[in-house]
Amino acid sequence: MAAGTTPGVRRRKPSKGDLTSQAILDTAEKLLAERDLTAITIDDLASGAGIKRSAFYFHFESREAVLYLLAERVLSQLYDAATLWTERTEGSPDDAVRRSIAGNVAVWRANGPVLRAAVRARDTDENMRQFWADVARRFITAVADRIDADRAAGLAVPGPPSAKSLATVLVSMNDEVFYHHSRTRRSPAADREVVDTLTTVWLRSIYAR
Amino acid sequence: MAAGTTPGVRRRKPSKGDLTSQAILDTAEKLLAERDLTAITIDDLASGAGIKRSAFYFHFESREAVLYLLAERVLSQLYDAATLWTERTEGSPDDAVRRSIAGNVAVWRANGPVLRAAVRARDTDENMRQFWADVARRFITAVADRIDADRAAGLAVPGPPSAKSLATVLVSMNDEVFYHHSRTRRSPAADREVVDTLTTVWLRSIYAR
DNA sequence: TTGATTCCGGACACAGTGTCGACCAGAATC
DNA sequence: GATTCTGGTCGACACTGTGTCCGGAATCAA
Repeated sequence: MAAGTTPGVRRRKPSKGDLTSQAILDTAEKLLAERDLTAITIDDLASGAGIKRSAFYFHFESREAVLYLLAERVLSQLYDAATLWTERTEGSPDDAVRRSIAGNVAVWRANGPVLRAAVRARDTDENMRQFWADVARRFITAVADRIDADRAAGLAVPGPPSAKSLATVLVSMNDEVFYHHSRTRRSPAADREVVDTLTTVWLRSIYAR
Repeated sequence: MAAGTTPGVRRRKPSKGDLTSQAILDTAEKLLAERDLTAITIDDLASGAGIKRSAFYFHFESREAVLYLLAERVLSQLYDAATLWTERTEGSPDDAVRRSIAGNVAVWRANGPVLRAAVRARDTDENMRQFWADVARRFITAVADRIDADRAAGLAVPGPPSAKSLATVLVSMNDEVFYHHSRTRRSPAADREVVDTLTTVWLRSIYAR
């Protein structure tokens, strides 16, 4: 997206510092496509942005901070995709679930390296841990609410298992499958099969379809 | 298990080196219970075993090599648990699936730190990657075979999705759930709920139960 | 133009890794 | 009992990467 195109918003032209910060972000995204975050040194990031290593610390306090910014942007897209189902107001669940899952697969395809790095950083970085815990919580409660609503409406089979518990394992399944699938060679056929399979499991588990 | 108790097997008494190797293994297992593998230095392992850092390299070539040995032992237990279902010969699937899942939860409970570290090391260590790819492949084909057999017998609902694809997502779900669940505070009630929920999803997905 | 920020680089101290050769104790051999 | 041999250990070294501190250059606002 080009800068300054949003109508009615006057923004100062990016300062030199903004430019290098962005250059660092770009370098990080590029390098993440080829290797793990832990295998990327501060110097890789700095020299990729045309500055010395010590100057990096003026812009970010760690590699993880860079990743954090990168990940935040992608995450809103994930929410949007999920919302297709959790906030559905009409129509059968089937298509909504499928579209929501397909949307997630698309986002993972487009941003695999960043998302995978962010997931892995969970294990070493406390902020990232919190970040994902939050994400998971939001997803799970949204799904659980949806299940409860559909159970109340007689659409979904009643518990046990509790909506929360069911939501937890289904969301976990998706996360893991998306993660691994995003590492495989691009293939529309494979994408379709993954979406089909996950959709089937969701529908059978929630609606006994 | 105490050494030298197996009847009829004469084994040389452990040499000094065997003892230190074992001490390193023990130290690693102990430390993994409190922090990540990457946060454990070679010196931590060495001094925990009562030797200097440089002597560590006589026994192992890396931290990962230590973990590798630790993980291999635990893995056979995982296989045993899974076998309860995949090689079932009689009776209804329900109990077999449940027992198999419960067995896995138990193994993860008992060896969480080692298993989690081994999973995480997948991202940085090529051997570990291969190791888990192998494990996953074996699990998935075993499950897929079972599904195919039950479909042929008219017990399971026919595809699509293909048995392999279905097996992949279900095994992924279990892995992810086991991983996270093993980090939570021990609780028989929570264990039961996880087992129940996973069992439900498996049975509904495969048998439309 | 000047003064204040903003941004950058050189230098330092430090932590961890991996390797090398010297060495030492105890078992095996003469 | 003296010897060799081998398994195991250690100290020292070179190297990579991190984080900080401070002086100074570039940039921007007035």
